[in-house]
Amino acid sequence: MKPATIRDVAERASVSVASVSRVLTGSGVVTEPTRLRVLEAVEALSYVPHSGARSLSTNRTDTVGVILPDLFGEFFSEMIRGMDVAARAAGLHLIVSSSHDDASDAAAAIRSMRGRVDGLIVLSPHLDGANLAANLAGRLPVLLMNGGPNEAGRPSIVVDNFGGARTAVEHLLSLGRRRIAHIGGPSGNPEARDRQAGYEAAMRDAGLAPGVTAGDFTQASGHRAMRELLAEGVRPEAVFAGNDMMAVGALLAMQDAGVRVPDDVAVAGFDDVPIAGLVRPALTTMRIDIAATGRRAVERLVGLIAAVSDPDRAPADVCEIISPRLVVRHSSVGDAADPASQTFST
Amino acid sequence: MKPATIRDVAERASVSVASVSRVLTGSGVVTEPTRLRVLEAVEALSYVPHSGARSLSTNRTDTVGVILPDLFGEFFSEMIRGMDVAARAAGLHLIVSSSHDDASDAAAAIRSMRGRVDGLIVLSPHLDGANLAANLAGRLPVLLMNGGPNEAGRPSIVVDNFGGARTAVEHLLSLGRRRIAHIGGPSGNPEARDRQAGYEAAMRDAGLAPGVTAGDFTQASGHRAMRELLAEGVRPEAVFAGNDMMAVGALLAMQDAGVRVPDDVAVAGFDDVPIAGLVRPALTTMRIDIAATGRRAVERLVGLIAAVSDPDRAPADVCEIISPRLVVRHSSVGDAADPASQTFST
DNA sequence: TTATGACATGTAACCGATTACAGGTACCTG
DNA sequence: CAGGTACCTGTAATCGGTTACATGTCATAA
Repeated sequence: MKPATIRDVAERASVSVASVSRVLTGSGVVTEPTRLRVLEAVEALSYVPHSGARSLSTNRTDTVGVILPDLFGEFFSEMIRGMDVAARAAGLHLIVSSSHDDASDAAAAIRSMRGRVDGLIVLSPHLDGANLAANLAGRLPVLLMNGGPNEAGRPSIVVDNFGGARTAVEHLLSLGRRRIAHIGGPSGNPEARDRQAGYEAAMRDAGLAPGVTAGDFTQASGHRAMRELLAEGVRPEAVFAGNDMMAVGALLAMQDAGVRVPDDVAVAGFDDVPIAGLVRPALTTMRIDIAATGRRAVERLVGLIAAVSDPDRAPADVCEIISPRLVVRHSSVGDAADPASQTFST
Repeated sequence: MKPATIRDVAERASVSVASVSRVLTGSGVVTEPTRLRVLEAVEALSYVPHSGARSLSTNRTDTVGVILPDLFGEFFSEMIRGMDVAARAAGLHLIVSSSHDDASDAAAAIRSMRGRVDGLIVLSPHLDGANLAANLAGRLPVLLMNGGPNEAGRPSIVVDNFGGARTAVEHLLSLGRRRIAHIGGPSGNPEARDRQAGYEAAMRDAGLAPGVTAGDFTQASGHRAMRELLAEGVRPEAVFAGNDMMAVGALLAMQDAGVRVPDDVAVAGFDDVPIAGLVRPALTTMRIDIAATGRRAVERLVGLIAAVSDPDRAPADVCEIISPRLVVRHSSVGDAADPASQTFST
């Protein structure tokens, strides 16, 4: 049995297709009796409008796309949760595309989405402005969240990675630690670059020499980097890792090596992923409210989409900056940490 | 400037729309010169077929939907990663809908997807067969992964929760532990129910009395449940938690209480989420290869979709069972664990 | 009583693809 | 050289909605 069409509904309700459409879209006026007859027929035939046909005449898809990089962990599932909530509130669907290792991969994902979404949120760090421009058709609204430089002045949401890193390092400095090492993120990643720059700035301002060991944002790379640091002649007094996963790796490496945290080495990370509060000692880190950021992203994209048809009220704020907040836990201050920020509340 | 249509392309390439369509869809034959002219025009106009129009005439959307429950953690992001890989390989897009707290919520999500997807993967445990039947239009292929009973005999992928739980408990028994407590998942969750049943069966087979403390799959609930267990008169010799997150909570509760794991109490979880290998002691658990399961799900759904237009080759296997594998780590056997299964490889 | 709105409803054009079928061309064969 | 064949290409119907505009109805006012 083929699915019912609007004409079937019209026939059953003894009205025209126009009235059915008016009832279903909420546009135009219909009398209450007609409305009820239409709804009854819709119910009886379990009619669902053909979204393709609708998008053909309205030129809208009620769908937004999200381009994610190839990353593990809870960060992106949290982000999607937030986006989903906002999308549903706005009556939008979410198409996701993840696992993009490089720019061409991500560009292909964008191309394949053209025409099936009303707007795009790009989190993949592999895409720069030039790449985007080349792969976007016409006036598709795009919200950038890839942390990269934003020459084109596109609407974006960025985390203050530089300032956050600086805050984290200053916290470690305030504890009296001088030899502070940094475990950096993947080369080429803009967020990793900014966090490293923040670290270096804070160190230089304190008259100290920065020292960076390479990592790639994975927990394993943090473990490896920490082993290298411990193998060197002088043990650092503190470690600031480019993200929480690497910080966790460093914690475990020290645990395996019998180094005490924070007594011997204080540790701080970045992101405040859920696991940060679950390791022991709990990890001092820079918190980003991930789900809230995802919600905000969709809300802004909705604004951008609305602005396409109504350029008058184009949103004024172009680049929005999220400032991470320092969360002090045991990994930097030991038992002196505020118990409320430890782990979770039971 | 409006986006180019197939007619614009046809005009520029001096061919008919039919030829353009033939080139783009790969159906039918065209001479090489025409093909090149069309491709040149497509490129020049940066033409993208209107997906809605296409779906209107082909009655396909090249999109599959995924209904997720409201769960935190890495489990679902891993699952989506796997699905995304398989979907892209099959030329499909992925619409996700998460954060469904109850059946009506999830049912609404399903209804809103009707007409915009070619098939559906349902992971939300709040939907049973009756619910599904009521909310599905016509012959939309559905793959169930909600772990529930499957009266309707719908195609599904289920984890052997009963057998897995039994294996985990038998492992603890083999270590000589007798008083083994269980921290159960949320009531009403089919997977939690089966895991508890597996635990109870293993205990009874060993002539032991089962004892269940309630949890809800969150790490906090595991912490709470463990505190309750420790507060009781007789401390258990081992704890089998309904999932890894609760096991991690239990680990931390014991660490906070000065109880040694596994010396005093051995611990086992279920799922093998990435964090399981990162806590100390590393967690013994039942491994499900999450990403691979997601890939497999999409592959099977693709088969179901193909079977709609070609009922002859309807897939024979209806219900597929994933058997979790025991991964022994320090939380149950201490230093006797195989080093290769600890944490991660560096 | 009839003109005049106001308002509910219907008719049909349109959105942009796909594709069955018709038509045209060139080549081959008897 | 006529007729057939094979193959490429174009025309136009079709998918299922939305919506501008036309039409019909009824109450009100002159």
